[in-house]
This record gives sequence, C-alpha cells and structure tokens, in this order.
Amino acid sequence: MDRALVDVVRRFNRTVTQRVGALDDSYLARDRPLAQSRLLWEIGPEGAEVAALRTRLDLDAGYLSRLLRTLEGAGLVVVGPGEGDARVRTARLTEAGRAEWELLDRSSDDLAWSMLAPLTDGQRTRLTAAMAEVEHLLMASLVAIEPCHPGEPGARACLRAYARELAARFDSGFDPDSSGVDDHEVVPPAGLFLVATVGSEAVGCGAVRLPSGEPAEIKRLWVSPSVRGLGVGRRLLDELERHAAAAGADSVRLDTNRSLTEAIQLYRRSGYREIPPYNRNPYAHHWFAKSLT
Amino acid sequence: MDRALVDVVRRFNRTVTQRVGALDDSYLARDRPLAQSRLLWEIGPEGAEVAALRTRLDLDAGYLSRLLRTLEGAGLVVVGPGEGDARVRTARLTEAGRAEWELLDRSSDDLAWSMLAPLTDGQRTRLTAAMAEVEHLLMASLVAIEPCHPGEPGARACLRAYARELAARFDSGFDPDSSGVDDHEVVPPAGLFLVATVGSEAVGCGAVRLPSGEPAEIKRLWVSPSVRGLGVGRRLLDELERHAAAAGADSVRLDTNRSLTEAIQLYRRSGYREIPPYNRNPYAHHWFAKSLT
DNA sequence: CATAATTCCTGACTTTAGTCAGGAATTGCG
DNA sequence: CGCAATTCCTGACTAAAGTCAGGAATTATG
Repeated sequence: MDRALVDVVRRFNRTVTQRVGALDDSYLARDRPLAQSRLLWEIGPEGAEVAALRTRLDLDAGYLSRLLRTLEGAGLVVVGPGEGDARVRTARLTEAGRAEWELLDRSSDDLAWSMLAPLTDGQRTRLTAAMAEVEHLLMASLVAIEPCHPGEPGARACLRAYARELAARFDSGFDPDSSGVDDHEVVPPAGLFLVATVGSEAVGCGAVRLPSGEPAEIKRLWVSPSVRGLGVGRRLLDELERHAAAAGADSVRLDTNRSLTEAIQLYRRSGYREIPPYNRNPYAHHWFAKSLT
Repeated sequence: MDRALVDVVRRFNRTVTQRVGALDDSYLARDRPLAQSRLLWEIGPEGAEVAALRTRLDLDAGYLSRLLRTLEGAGLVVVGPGEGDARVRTARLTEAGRAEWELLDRSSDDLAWSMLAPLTDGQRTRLTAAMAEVEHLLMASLVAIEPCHPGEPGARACLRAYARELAARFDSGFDPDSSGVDDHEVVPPAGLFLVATVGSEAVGCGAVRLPSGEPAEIKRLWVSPSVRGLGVGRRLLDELERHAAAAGADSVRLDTNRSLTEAIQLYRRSGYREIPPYNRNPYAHHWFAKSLT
C-alpha cells in the first residue's frame, strides 16, 4: 500500500467527491426533495421499469413506491403495466414531468458549465481529459466479480442483455432457447457462473462447464458496453480458467460467432488458439482452445 | 458552451461523484449517523473550535450543538472552554474518541486502497495523476468572488490571515493597525471589498479605494496558500480594476513590499508599471500603476 | 388447475437531518 | 460599570429518509 498514492486518492475523495457531490445535489434538488428529483431524473423521457429503478437507485421497494405515488400525485409521472410481464410496472413521464426533466437536464448542463467557465481553453481541455481518465480507471476498480447462481436477478439481466445483443449482431439472428446450456451445468460442482457488478448493477457475466472426461468449456461471456475496454472480460475469463484448472481440467475450449470481434481478440490475446469444430453449434464460426497445464 | 466538454463533466459528476461519494459516506458511517462521523472526523486528534467546525461543515449552531452533545454522551468527545476567548468553545477527542477517529482514518485508507488495488502499477500512476489534476483545476472553478463588507466574518478571517502572513514575511515585521485603510474607505461608493470563497471558506480578498480626484488604489490583495497558482489573485485584481473603471477612475495604483514576489509578478503580468513612490508607507518598496483607459 | 414465486403497493413505524426562537455566559466598548 | 455583540446551548418543531411486515395482482411451475 503506497502511502503517497493513497493520500492523493483520499484527498480526491474528500474534496472533489464531497464538494462537487453536494453541489450536484443542490442543483438537482431545486424545490423538490432530493430523492424525488433523482427518481424523476432516472425515469427519463424514455420511461423506465420500476424494477430497474429500484436496482439503479438502490431503494427499498416500499420507499420507491411511495416516491412514485408522490410524483404521480404531482402529475409528473404515470405508472402503468409493463409491456410483457404485467407485474413489472413501467413509469413514464407526463407532459409536465417531461418539462421538469428537461429543466433538470438544463440545470445539470449549467452546473457542468459553471465548472468550466472560469478556466482558460487549455485548462478546460486538461480538466476534461483528467476527468475522463479518472472515470475510466475508477470504473475498472469498482467492478466486482463474484460467483452467483445463473437464476439470480443480476445474472438473468446479463443473460437477457447477452441474448439481445447476439440477436442484434448475428446475421442469422439468435434464438436464446437453442443456446444449449442448462443452468445446472454451470452450478457447482458441474460448472461455475460469474457476474461482474458495479454497485448494484450487473455489467458482465461468464460461465464455465466442467463435463467429466472432456475439456472445460467457456460459455456466455458477456460484458456490458458501459464497461468495455476496462479489462472486465479478461478478468472474468481468467477467473473462469482458474476455476477450471482448480477443478482438474487440463484445457478449456469455446466457440464463438465471427461478428463478436472484441471477444475473438480477447481469446487470442489470452493465449487461445483456433481449433477445428468440436460441436455443431449453428451460430459458431470459430472454435478456440487453450491448455491450462 | 462546448457540448462535448459539458458531457464529459456531467458524466464525471454523475458516476464519480455519486458512486465514490456514496462509498465514501458508507465507509465513514460504519454504525453511527453520517453527520456524527463527519463531525468526529473533523474534530480530529488536535481538537477544534466549535466555531471552526460550524463553518467547515456548514451546520446550524443548534444542530451542531446537539451533535456534540450526542458525541459527548457517547464518551467520545469533551467540549471545554477555549484558550483565549471563553465563548469560543473547543471540542477535543477523549481516549475512546481518538480510537474511533483512528478507525475512521484506517477505513478511509482502506477505501482509497480498494480503488487502487485492482489496477496495474501504470494505471495507478495514471489514476492518481488524473485525480490530482482534477482536484487542482476544480478548485479553481469552485472559487466564487463576491463583494462583501470588510466587517463580515469571512472578510475578517482573510484580513487576519493577511496580517499574519505579512508579519511573518516582512523583514521588519508588520503592525496591522498602521495599514492605513479604514473599512469605510472600501465600502461603496467610496470603494469596494471583494472576498473569494470556496464553499463556505474564505480563501482570498482584495479591496479598492476610489478617492475623488486621485487614481484608484488597490489594497489588501491576498490569496490563501491553499489556492495559490489557480488564478484567483488575477481574478480579484481584474474585478477590482473593472469596478474602478466603472466608477470613472482613469488609472489604478498600489504599493507593495519586496518580499511579496508572487504579487509583484502578478502586477507586472497584469500590465502594471513601476512608478516613483506616491506615499510614505513604511512597508512599501515598490509602487505600481496601470492605466485603465 | 392449484401452488409457489415475483412484483409491487400500503400502512405503520423509526431514525436522521435540519430549522428557529429564545436564553445564558462571556467579552468588547464607550 | 452598563450595554451591545458574540458564541453557544436548549427546547420545540418539521421534513425527509429509510425500514418492515403484510397483502393484492400477476405469472411461472409442477
């Protein structure tokens, strides 16, 4: 633990985080309680599912419900049944709510600009570059990777996002039911499922099957666009390989679609070599393997 | 207003400020209300005057008093009469309070380290450098400059610090009573007094006299060491000159001591030229003037 | 189709934060 | 010394934040 570096981080936490955070809150709060403003902001012009709001803002279900009722009472929001599942309700802004949201949006712009305004052009460039760097690197250290049952909500969310993304990127589309991995295959001791989270939001996942007598197989490796390029995929892959090796696997293999170029790059950089097809996965164009010994 | 830069700042405010801020708070809060922890932390092993705590934490006198009573009740703090003025009370940590403080200190270290731990050495260096840069430049934009009566507490604090600094830096020492400016000379319309503040803390001041029939005169320009090099002195000076020009002054002049090298540099860079003595100030070695037309 | 699980809502709380007016002790000033 | 200013304390509030148990509507599951 490097004293000098820790001191810089502490100083940063103290001054920037508190001072700017307080400012940000006061800009947001205007004349409404802070929690209401935050919620209104988070719903946004697109609307949002109540469940999503709960995890994003990390609120108690009862408290959130009450906040929504208040906003509804003020005529800013309507909560209606969701598209698919009628239990998952969706909050949308009314005309008035949208106007309020735009006001918040503008005042957030104002705050940002007030930080840049007193600086020279050169200082502005330096400040924003440094901010982007801090954000980027901090994100990396806020990602936590943990084993998890594939049925848990965070895992589910990742798998849904994974399927959506494959459906969008594959030329042939993608049918999630044909993915050919059952939950129980990636639950210990048959395998392992990992999720990467930032705060309470799941931002990545990955699984490994450990069939007896066969090489281990990596499945469902996915990283949210919001944290790509921060080494999360690499960390998930490493962790899965470590688990496979600890479980006695000599090698690990996987298949992938040609449209997933970032993943293919990751596999090559991690020491995977292309091999002939070992299965008949209709979505696969490339098959890779890596020795763990 | 540059859209791209504003977006970077907003993203930074949102993710870094909120997420790290919340983390920081939760580390601090442990099992005590946040306000109590913050107060305990702010008192520190050295102890602190209640008045100082009030301005630093920006708390209501009644609320602060109640918080202190609670900490006292928990046996963590004792509040006793101050050294000089018995109205200004001083809070000190007890043995137990000190132990709690050290716990907070250590957990703050832990938090900082947890941000650095998942990074490579190179990334750590980049992160801390970027943090320092953000902090430095943000400080500049959080400085607000406003007119103020020289009798107000913030102004008083600056003038005291100013006098202390002059006494320390002048070879001959410095007697504040001989400074030769009465408050009423720098109150509109006879003149103007400005203070620079960060949050609720005063970090700089400056005044201008507007004697009729004479050039305007800059007095008591001071910037706290904590924000030197950020252009605060320049902004104060510019503002004072603008006011003098608006009041009809053709030129502005000032005197200064040879030990105040940063100030002398500032004057030269701002277009001031050295002139012969225009007064008999015993502390002055240089006299400067600048035309405002 | 009954049962279990999910998702949200409601009511009844507690705790924390924050405000304000009034009063006591101390100090500065004429 | 007497009066005003300063500094803090106390009591009596209000508002916001947060928690928890129980219940209704909907959907999955055997």
